[in-house]
Amino acid sequence: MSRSNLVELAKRRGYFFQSAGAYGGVSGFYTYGPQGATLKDNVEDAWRERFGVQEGHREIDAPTVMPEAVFEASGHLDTFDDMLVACPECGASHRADHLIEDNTDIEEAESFAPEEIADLVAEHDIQCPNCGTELAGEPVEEFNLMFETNIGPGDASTGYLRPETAQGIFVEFPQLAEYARNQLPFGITQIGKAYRNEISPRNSLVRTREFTQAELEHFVDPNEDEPLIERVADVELTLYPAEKQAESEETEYVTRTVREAVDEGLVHEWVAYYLGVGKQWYESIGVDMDRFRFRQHLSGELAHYAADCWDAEGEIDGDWYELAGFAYRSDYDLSKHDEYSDDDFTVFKQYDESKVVERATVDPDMSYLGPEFGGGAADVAAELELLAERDRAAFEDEAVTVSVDGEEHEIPTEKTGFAVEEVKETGEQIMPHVIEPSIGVDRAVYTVLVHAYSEDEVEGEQRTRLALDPGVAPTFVGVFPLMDKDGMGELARELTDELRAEGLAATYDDSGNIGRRYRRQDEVGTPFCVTVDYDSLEDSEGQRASERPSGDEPRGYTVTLRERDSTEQVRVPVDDLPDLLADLREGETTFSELDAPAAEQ
RNA sequence: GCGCCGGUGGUCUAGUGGUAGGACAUGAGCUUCCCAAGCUCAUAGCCCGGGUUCAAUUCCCGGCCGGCGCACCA
Repeated sequence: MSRSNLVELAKRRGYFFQSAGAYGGVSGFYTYGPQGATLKDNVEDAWRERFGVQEGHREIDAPTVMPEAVFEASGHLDTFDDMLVACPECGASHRADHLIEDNTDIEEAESFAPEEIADLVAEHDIQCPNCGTELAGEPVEEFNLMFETNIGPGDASTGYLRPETAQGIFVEFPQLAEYARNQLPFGITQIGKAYRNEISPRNSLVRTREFTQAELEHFVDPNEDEPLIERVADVELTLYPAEKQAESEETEYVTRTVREAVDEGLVHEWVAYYLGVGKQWYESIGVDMDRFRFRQHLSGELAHYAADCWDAEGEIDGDWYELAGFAYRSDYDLSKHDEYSDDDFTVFKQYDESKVVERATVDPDMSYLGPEFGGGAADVAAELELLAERDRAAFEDEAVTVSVDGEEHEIPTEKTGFAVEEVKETGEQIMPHVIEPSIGVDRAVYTVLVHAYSEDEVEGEQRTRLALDPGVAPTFVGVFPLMDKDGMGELARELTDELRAEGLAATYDDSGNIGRRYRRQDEVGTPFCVTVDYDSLEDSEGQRASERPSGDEPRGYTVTLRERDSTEQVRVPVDDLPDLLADLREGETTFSELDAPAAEQ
């Protein structure tokens, strides 16, 4: 298929289009139209159902703006400041700090200011790696991928738009653990916007500057908790392991069930579990499984915190795009926030049986230390405590030596209150590990649209069709009168209201001939259409609008039900319609299973 | 951010130094009309700014936006 055809259809039919077109548009920002917004909602609801409800995880909704300190802890402030220098000759952009590191013995060049980097470029006669032009004198520009803002008036308090929803979960961990009654494992999900000031947004919905993430942070005890593999054990995964990517030009996949992938040690068990869940979910919303795979990150590609990471990828026009990342983040984020903040990011885990352990303790005689060391007494006491834990033997002599700020002090052992005691330990503080399935909602929506799009031929006529899954299609049923006359329009409008009252997304259309209306709905992806025709009219003959049954009373007439993908029709009693359609939407029945006789034209 | 190409109704597109034509779509009406039929009428457009010129949608410069390639993608 051609991507531009889909983009054109998306704009015309209200799926998505570039924002602020009246002012020339902004790169990397899109507005979902009425169809698209509903499709996106449906995809998100399906995600909630699968990753939240079915897994027993709970959802939160954190702010999109967070104070600077959060991103200092998470590491985003450092890693988001890229220093770029452009070659005046060939136009290539390079990471200036990397050039310094590659051409000098300076390490961690990232920690220098841009001006210093520019000076270093000049000092070391660094040239463009692409064409060899001297880069001395070229400006070094800092490019931060986070959107910065001020919190409150003035610029005293810097905030950033979150570059991932995950930090909103990590930073609230102490409160969330409390909610979970401090019991591991537990999972927290969040669906929300994230922002990255991308250098070059591309490919419509694929790389934007504002996008929606659906993330799950599953907190587990790394030593004890295991996934319930049997729930997804038989799900077949198309895997593209790192070694296969490295070893040959040919793309070679490994097909394994979740169970096999774990048993063979191919995929970390927790990651494998969510690959299984992820595959089921992508399939359920209509992603083509022949154009879907899981690719393992190469070792150089792995984020510093990740022990293992697999991306879900979808194929569009021959290219593979990242749809989701399934990462084992270990305790990286929690330990960072534990370190940077005042709160405790651990969970107390009680032992099955409490242990009695020997512990060396001190109880320093402060009436001695105080006069002896003045203001430094507290530091000396703290140092004694550390020493006792580290080295009991140090307390065997008459005096103990500790060093505070490089200065050595000698304290009589009898003044330290050193003792070895038996202490009962009932449990320990555990820093949970995190498994993170992180789904790009917009990319999922886009992939669903691309994979659903087709141009077929029906009876010699070209037909554009969006074969959206009934479970996510934004408009579920179109209701038409064969013609808007002789009362058919009235019946159809009443029927539309009734279907809506049943919670079905129904649209009414009487414009143009019937064939045109079918094609219109094919193009927007409406899976079913209902037509009120002369037979319907005949069935309800003699009943004036005021005399016709209303509410729960049977109406008694029949209509045709037409399926988008096959263009087949069946005749069904109108009173059965709401239940029938609901079953079709939930996938509890299929159109071909309907045994009503086919309507003849 | 760099390079190449491009920007005309909602969509696709023709064309021009003297402000524009088509197709599809849309709306109203006619046609007893089950898979984009026909007829009539209607709505609607030259990305923005500057320059050259009597006159710019058209030529020049810059910007914005898009496509592709490079770089970037914690």
